[in-house]
Amino acid sequence: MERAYSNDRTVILNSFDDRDFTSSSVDHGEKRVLISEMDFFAKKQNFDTGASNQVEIKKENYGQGQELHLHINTGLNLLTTYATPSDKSIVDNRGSPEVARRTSKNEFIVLKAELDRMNTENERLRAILNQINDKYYSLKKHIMSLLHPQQNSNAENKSDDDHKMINTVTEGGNQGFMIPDKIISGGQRGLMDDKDGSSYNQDRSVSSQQEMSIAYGRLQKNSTKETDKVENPEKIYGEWIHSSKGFDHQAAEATMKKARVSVRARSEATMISDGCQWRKYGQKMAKGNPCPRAYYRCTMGAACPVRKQVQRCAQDRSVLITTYDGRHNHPLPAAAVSMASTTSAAVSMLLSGPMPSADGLQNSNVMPYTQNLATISATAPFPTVTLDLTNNGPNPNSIFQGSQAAFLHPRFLGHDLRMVDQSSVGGSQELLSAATAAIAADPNFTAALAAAISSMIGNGNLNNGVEDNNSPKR
DNA sequence: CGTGTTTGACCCGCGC
DNA sequence: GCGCGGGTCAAACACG
Repeated sequence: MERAYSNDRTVILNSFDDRDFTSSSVDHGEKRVLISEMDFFAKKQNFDTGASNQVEIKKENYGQGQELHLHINTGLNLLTTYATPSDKSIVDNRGSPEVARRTSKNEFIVLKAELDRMNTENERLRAILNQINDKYYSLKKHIMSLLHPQQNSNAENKSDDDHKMINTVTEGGNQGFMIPDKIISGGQRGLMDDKDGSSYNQDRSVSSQQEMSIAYGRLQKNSTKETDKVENPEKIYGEWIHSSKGFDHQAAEATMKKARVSVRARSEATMISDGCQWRKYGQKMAKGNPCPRAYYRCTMGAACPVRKQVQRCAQDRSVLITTYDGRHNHPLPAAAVSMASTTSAAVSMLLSGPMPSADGLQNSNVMPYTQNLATISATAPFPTVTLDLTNNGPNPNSIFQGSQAAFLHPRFLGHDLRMVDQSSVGGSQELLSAATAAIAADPNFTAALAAAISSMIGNGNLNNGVEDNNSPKR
């Protein structure tokens, strides 16, 4: 029920009601008009003949150079100020039931136009997703051709499975992070564990080529896991790892195990909540930054080795940098799980998109949506996935930025993303958009995302509850 | 009294 | 070997 006040008269419009006519109440003594429904489209009514009877609804089509113009003759003198009781206006035609009916139809037209607009936007997002998917596919093939030319044919077959990755991205398990197995290595299978106890500290010299191989290893391993259906995926992974040329297996496995996730997000709070419980165990002044660095450890599980560092950016103190390290050895709280589950698509984009460069792994134009969102650095002591969610990324004019307004549509912000997540193909586009929107809109969400990525990168025992052997040295 | 924070001391790796 | 910087420990402290 929508109530519109106009000077000394009250008009009550009953929206979304398609009945022909119900009732009208007119109190002439108080000059109060109560009309349940109005039909602005009654053909017999001939209201004021001014040009203001026409309402133009102009619909932008998100940069595609298309506009939808809807010319709706409301029969209303909408542009005329209703100042005196003697003025002609719609309420003066209170004797007509056609007025109320036209109101409903008018709103129906508007809603239909909105629906059309949403459908168009949906198509646009679908096209973008397909484009991303194709580019991912091409990128993976390119990597395979560079690193594994002798198995191109097999790899190509396997990559077909990965090509379906985005469309099946939401078909993960229902426990822990719902991360696409085909993208994220390890999972509950423990593939990333260095069984011989080797640690990253034994060899930190990981070249970009090795990083590239690592990235390829993730892709290849996951493809292998999915397609071969073997009982011992670790063996498959090992076979592939050891078949690579010039590959530092020890360093690669250790690197994957020790990778970190860093999140840059604007927040005035001392720490962004991510669903986990943290206990502060130290604080230090880091070199080159006047702001102290706080150290936290996860207290949700007994002897959980996960640490995180929180520090404000020296250049922009409104930016909070949170770095996650380690893997949880316990089930994650529902809050973190539910949030992280919605980030599957975004995570897949982040971790499947980067290409190596001279000074690290930087997103290329292959993944335009993540250009200013994620950076993977191999120059740091630990390879670190950095999510820059401050809108100050390296490419402020990226498509992601341009689409951000669209993604921040209320229907996404208020969406139950878990419901979207449970639909596989049909919900992928919306999931993608919704996850992106949530990431862009909510710093807390980003922390959950970071936790998810952190767990995925370093976690070989994500869901099996087995305590890892990567406990602190002391 | 239990839990979390603070803070100086200590450990360790790395570069010179 | 020494100094530096990052990371962690643990006793003291604060708080509900």
